[in-house]
Amino acid sequence: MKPRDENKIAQVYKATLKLVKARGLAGITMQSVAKEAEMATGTLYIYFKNKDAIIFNLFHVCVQNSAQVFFRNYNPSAPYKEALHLIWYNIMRHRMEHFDESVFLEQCFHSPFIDEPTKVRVKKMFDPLRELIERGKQEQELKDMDSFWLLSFMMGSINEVVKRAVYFNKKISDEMLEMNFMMCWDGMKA
Amino acid sequence: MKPRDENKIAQVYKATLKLVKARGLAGITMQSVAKEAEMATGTLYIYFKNKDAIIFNLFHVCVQNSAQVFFRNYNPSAPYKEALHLIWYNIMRHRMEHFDESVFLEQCFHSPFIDEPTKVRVKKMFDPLRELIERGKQEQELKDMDSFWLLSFMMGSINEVVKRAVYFNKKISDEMLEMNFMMCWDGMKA
DNA sequence: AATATAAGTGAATATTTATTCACTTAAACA
DNA sequence: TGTTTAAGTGAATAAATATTCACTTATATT
Repeated sequence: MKPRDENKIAQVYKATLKLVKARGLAGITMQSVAKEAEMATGTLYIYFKNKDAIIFNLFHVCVQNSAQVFFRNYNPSAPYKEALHLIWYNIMRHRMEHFDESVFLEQCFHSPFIDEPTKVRVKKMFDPLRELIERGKQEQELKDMDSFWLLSFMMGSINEVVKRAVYFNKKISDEMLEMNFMMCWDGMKA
Repeated sequence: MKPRDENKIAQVYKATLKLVKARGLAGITMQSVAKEAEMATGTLYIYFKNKDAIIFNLFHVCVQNSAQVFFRNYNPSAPYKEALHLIWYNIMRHRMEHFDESVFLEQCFHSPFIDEPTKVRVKKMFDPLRELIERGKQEQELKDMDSFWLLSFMMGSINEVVKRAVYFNKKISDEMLEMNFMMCWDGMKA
């Protein structure tokens, strides 16, 4: 018997991300995914139950990926600013290098494909960052306000900077990356 | 002859915004828009050429609205921090009060409905804010870095804060609003 | 009040898109 | 090398959705 070409799943994901980035969730069809992934439409149904399954599975892969990357090399006993800088940097780099995944996730959150309980479960995966912010408040490194706003502020500045950098094809130098962290830090610090 | 019920256009827009906020651009159908707007599907075609036209026209209405609100009461000769605060506040409030419009615009930017030249033209409408940031750098009120990043930072922090506030149904008090501006300002100031 | 004209309707039709399936191809194993 | 089995194909079919149109309704004009 012929074995499964497990690489096909990756091809489908890659194609889907590319298409969603270019035309949004509203713009993808099974035909276009199959074509982009260089296989027949029927083949999609060997590896995935249906269209929803492609999106649902890819969604979880992307969530998993980012949650993993965010906390890479994270040392909780490092000095506060350093610890926050590492996570900030991890998030920033991940968003830059996998911009298509960010776009896809954002679109999923406003789509009929991902249900409410799933969204809530996903938010929980990023709790460690929430805890780090709590610690910052306790150590009086950060402004004394609900962590909720501090976290939103931090994520917002990262997301938008990446989004605009990609759309306008702006190169961001290491120096400029540091300046961006400084804006974020100055905004959050006590 | 029977005159046009010009209110119908507003009903259609309202219905579309509501549906896109709830289920994303990928989730709307002419049937669902008609039902939500309480009219027959055929009626949609009296007021709009087709589905694309609904989205395209609504897109321009939303862009127009926000560009107008952003600079309401703006006095260019006011002290710098005050001027920036006003615009920051206008944007924040507009996003809060018309969150559905923000979601719709964001989705349009990643969809096959809005073409590239249109996107570029829209960005231009927000040039006055870009100019205010330039002024801030000249007056050495703001950090000395490409305005591009300062603007992205400012918009990002607003967008994400609003997004999360709405999703998590967080009430934001006037005091907390000021704290949020302070984060933004501390991040941007020299 | 009668007429004309365009709005409004929603079932019928056209179009697009998802999914299936009869068939072909390729690898594993005897 | 032949047989078996599942992958792979893409045209055919089903399902969902956009659009039209023959008809009804409302109102402005005479």
